[in-house]
Amino acid sequence: MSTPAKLRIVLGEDNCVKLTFPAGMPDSADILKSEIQRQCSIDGDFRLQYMDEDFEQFMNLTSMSNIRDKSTIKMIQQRKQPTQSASESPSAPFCDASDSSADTDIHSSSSSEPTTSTSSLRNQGWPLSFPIPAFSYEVEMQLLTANHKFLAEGKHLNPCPKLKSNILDALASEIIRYTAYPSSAQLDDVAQALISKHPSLKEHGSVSGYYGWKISLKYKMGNYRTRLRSLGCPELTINSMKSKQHDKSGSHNQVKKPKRAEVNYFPDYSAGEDKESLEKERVDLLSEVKKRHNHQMIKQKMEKTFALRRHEVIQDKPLVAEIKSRWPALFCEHEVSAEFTHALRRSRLSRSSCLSWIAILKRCEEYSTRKEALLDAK
DNA sequence: TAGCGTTTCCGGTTTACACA
DNA sequence: TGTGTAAACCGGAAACGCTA
Repeated sequence: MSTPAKLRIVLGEDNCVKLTFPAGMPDSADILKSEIQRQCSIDGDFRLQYMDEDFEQFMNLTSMSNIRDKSTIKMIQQRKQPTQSASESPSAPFCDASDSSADTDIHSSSSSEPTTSTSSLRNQGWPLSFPIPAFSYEVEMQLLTANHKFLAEGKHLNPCPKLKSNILDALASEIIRYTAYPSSAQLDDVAQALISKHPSLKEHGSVSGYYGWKISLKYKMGNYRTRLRSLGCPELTINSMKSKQHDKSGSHNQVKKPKRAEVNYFPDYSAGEDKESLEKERVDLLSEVKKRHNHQMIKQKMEKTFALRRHEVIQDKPLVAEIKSRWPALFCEHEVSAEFTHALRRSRLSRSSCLSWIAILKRCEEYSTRKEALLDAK
């Protein structure tokens, strides 16, 4: 009788399960796949990757000899293919079914078509496995040759500046779909995915094999942000020094990326949302706010529409009265507390300090209301 | 909670290269 | 040879993380 086997299945970020196979490890990758599909109730097509012990990276699973009991398997859901298949695309002549650009991790947002809104071009969560895009025909051709050479002779490719520039450009365009400010770990992901897909690009003399790519990507994203800023990308323009010159308060170095609860915080719309859908939520909120004991629903909708409010406040600079009429829920006690707590936490104050400040604000509001009433009476 | 070292971001500058 | 473009680099300030 076979020994029972266990596998750790990574379904997405912060989402993994343990699967047990009482009759032992499945005989083939296909059987394993259908078993995962059955036990995890997965819809749609997906492929599997295993953690390779030599490279300490996830590799495509083609044979059961790659895994053993207690191995970690990652599930990559296949994205719907566009109308024009990768193989038909003139710019991607060497794409095959395993092309990661056609994949998305299960936790990534849906494959909704991009709209003309700038925010909706960048509405996806960071993928667990970064999809390296298909490069131009000539770049793919050079990489294909170099990869063959690398596999046959172990010879690394030393990309010429033009080739490197093309690669960085394509990667920057892909990164910007997820974030304009990739973290160090995210740049690691991209560089790692790059040398994983194109092993000939692995660097000599660096421990990870991609450190130089990571640094180049960092520079590239900085320059790319400058370029997008000059093209009028709202988030980047808001954060730039030029838009802050009006206050004439300081040197040109007094710039930073604003965080939540700070004046110029300018978040993107969340995945799958755009201005129209959030405006609809706002209208719903107007009726929800009239209902009694409805804090939970209001809180949920206010959180959902946060980005829309920030866009309105920063871009349109409305009067307080306008904000009050469009967002009455913002002025109810629970929401004031929530927003104010965010603001005070940015100042690194303790919870008790936050609560004290909220109490003071409430007193101020009461005083203000009484004063208005007195003035009305007069 | 303060202090200190590190990281990140910005605009500007330098450098290298392609092209007319 | 001049010009344009992109990569790489710089200095300064804010943010962040760690530690005592």
